[in-house]
Amino acid sequence: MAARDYGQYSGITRAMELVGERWALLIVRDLLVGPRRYGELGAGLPRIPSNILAARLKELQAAGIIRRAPRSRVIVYELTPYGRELEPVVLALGAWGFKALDEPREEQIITPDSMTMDLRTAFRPLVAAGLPATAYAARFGVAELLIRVEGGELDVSRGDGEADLAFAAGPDIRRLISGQLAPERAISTGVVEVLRGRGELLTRFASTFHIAA
Amino acid sequence: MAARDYGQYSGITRAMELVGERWALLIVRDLLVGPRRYGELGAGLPRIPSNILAARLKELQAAGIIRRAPRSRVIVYELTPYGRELEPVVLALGAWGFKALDEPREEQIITPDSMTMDLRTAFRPLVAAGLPATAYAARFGVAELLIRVEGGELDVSRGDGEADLAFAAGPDIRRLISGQLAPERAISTGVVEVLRGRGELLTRFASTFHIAA
DNA sequence: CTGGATCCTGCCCGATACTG
DNA sequence: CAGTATCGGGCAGGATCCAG
Repeated sequence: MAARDYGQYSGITRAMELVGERWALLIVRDLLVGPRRYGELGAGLPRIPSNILAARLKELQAAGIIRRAPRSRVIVYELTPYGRELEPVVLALGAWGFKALDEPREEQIITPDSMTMDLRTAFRPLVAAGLPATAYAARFGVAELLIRVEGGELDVSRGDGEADLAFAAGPDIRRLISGQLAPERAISTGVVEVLRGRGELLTRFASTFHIAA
Repeated sequence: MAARDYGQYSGITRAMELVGERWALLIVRDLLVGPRRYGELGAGLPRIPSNILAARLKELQAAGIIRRAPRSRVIVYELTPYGRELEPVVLALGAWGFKALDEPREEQIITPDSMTMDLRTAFRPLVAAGLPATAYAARFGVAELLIRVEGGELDVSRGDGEADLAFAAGPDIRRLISGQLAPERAISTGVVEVLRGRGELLTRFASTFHIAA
């Protein structure tokens, strides 16, 4: 399990030894959404080699970050309490990296779990607390998410459902979240396509989910 | 400069592409303390191959995270504003990794910059704001630091100086910071050796710098 | 079919030597 | 002091194979 060490005795080097190798933090990110099976993890991490996934899972397990849990005849991987403490790290990295996003490359996809964590990154609880409960059904590429905001709490689940506003959007949704694109213009330019419900609720969405550029 | 990408369009994957490679975040960590020359960075990162350091510096520069700055005939590397925004990430990683520290391995060292960032990680501004201004001169291995706390602000600089308390400590200092070791016992067991000043100020130090286990 | 393990290939990392 | 050049080894990456 021991990744090559950095020859230094410090908190950050220790962290890098535990989760610093390629793919490790992305596995943690997906597990922050919920327990996942081996195949689900592989599907959520495009083109991760199967042996690398297996190796990372073993290392993360040996480090006490994740554990294997039998769930009714199938095995799922889930975070330990210590692994769950990585959430601030993942959110901070996500917020920082979000600002460096530009046009997506051809092969880049959006997965439900990655989008869920991006939404958690951009979520502003204090703003949300002052708004009425709202449910959004959003489709980003192939990822369909049901987003419920209520009383400063955020809940994101996969799939469709009853919502005050249903919309589909491409990667340019990031410009809405960063404030570079006004909600009305997002709709009029086709960046966001309203499928059902009240389109003006997109303004509420944009104030609830925001990362300053 | 493009690190191998992850085939995914999300904030976290973007961050991993920019600073996810080995050594990158440690370079950022040291530059968070202050601008550093090439040789200083190499000295602060034990056993980093010279070519890897050169490659990382170029990549970080291309990503807009650091810049080369000529300073009176010598070249130093410093963070750009965007690079400085990585501070929350580094602190979060440091706090998380700190809890996983155990006994140091033989070859592990403590550098002034790594210790400075560890102290920043453990610093509790709210607690410090309620305490009188205090200066500590601390020696951790070969790293000598002058730690000044005043009005909820922390300032760490290299070298010795006038201080209310001067002490030397080994890696077991982490047990003081995590609260597993009482200040009096730290002194009586020799984990912390008081060199000058009032030993009872170590209690104040322990309440100012704390990471819960 | 899911959950892996086992090859091979190639590239990046690591160590050292070398240069302006 | 600030890098570049070179080379060997070890992970990463992709495909294939095996077990329940």
